[in-house]
Amino acid sequence: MPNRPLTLPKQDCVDCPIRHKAVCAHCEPDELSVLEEIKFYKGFSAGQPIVWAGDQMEFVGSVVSGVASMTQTMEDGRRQMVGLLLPSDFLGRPNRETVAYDVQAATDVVLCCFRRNPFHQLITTTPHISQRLLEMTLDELDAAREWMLLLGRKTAREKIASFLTIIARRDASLKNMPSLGGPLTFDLPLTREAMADYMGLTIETVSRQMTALRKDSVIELDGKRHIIVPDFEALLAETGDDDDGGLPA
Amino acid sequence: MPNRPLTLPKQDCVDCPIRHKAVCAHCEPDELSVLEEIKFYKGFSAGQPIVWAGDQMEFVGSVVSGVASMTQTMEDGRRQMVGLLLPSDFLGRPNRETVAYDVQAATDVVLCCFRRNPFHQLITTTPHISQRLLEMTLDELDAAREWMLLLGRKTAREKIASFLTIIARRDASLKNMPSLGGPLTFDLPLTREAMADYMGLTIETVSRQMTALRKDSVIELDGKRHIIVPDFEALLAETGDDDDGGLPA
DNA sequence: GGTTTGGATTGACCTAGATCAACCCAAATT
DNA sequence: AATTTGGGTTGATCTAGGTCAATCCAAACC
Repeated sequence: MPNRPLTLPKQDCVDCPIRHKAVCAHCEPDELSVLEEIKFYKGFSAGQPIVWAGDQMEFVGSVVSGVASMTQTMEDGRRQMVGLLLPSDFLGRPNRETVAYDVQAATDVVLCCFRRNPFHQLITTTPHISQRLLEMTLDELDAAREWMLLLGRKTAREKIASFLTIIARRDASLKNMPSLGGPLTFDLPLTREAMADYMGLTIETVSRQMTALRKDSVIELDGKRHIIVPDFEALLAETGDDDDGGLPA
Repeated sequence: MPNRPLTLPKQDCVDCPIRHKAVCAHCEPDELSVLEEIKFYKGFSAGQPIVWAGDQMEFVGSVVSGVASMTQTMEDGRRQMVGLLLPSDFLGRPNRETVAYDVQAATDVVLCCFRRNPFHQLITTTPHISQRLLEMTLDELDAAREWMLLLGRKTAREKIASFLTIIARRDASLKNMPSLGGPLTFDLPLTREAMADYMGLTIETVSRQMTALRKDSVIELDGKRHIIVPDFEALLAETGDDDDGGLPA
């Protein structure tokens, strides 16, 4: 696993997951600058594994740029994605040695990491950070529950539409485009296979429903990855959610 | 919602969710006895709603006895359970005013509650508690991820078998029966409908798969709710999980 | 410039689980 | 004792999405 040399362009500074300046390369350390001493960056290229389920994981960290997926695989090969890590999302459990799921870079990924033990130490002495982590974990739990509704009760078309709105929302918030309503454009960070694993579908069904949405003019496709949504409200109407549904984030 | 008068028998003391003696009726308060002043109990009878999505929720708390479910409902009535609250599970977000899901008592339920604002106050000043809550929330997230695999990739039979092992495990840990291997007996805390909402199935499919498991001697049914598992390993083999899978708890 | 290669699409067909409908059964009601 | 009532079961049929197989297509590689 050859980690690339890493230069972090300024615009890649994201809102720090623990809401602390010291986690970003270009921010000045403040009273918790001890973090600087246990911080390092890791780069992964698209497709590369980040950790395997059962591995020791000697760091925790947050996604600075790129997208990673957490998946669970059954003995016969059936796979289900159980986490999608986008910029500002946190990876790892401070006080657990091994990791429970396979984590893989979906696109090129940059992680801002902290050595696990000192970070855990820090948590126990800094209420600020454990409260922030609790907040983030609760948000993740809410997202997981939306996801469960998608997996358990939505049709294939609704699943695709919901997935697209989730990506669109996160993409927009990354670009600081607060209000979504009109036309809108973004890139899919996942292959059709990864999308299928996200939604509990096959790649064929994903493909068919994508073309169906295209034929019904809900979306336009430019290549395989670039999506144009002429009317976000129209896409929302396909999700099966009541209007304001989904994650606020 | 007529809350019953509440007398809490001693054996119903469960391991406190925040690992703090003051949450149990029969335990002595300790250095954090301030909790006693904001603590109260609530009882709900089977079927009764505890909170509706969107309601103000002025308390947080943990399940002392009984089972409650969290569900999400789509406009057309499709329902998905997204949380199953068993004894020792925690309910509510300290710093969120409204609740995001319908919570309903599946059996008679006793909650040990704390007024939300003072409890939140306490968290911000007591790292002990927020760390414990973080731990619990992370466990809940792991459970949600197992659940996502069940919803997205398992067959109806595997779903039923997995659900039964989850209930069996929790029931056994409640009775302090550490090692599961041989025969085993427990009651289902849910109706067939609630089971269907748990697994993203219809009640008919749940019913059919239960009788299929019975005909294949994986389980025995005594009435509709009482389950006898002659060989727990045989049930595990039906879940699709690799041997040690599922939640450790 | 031809050829791998790997993701993506499309078509034909099949099946697990949904749907619709009848019936069961035990506990509560009168 | 008859009768609701509500959860549960069982059967017949239907269909959304899976499976299998062929083809497409653009980027990477000789």
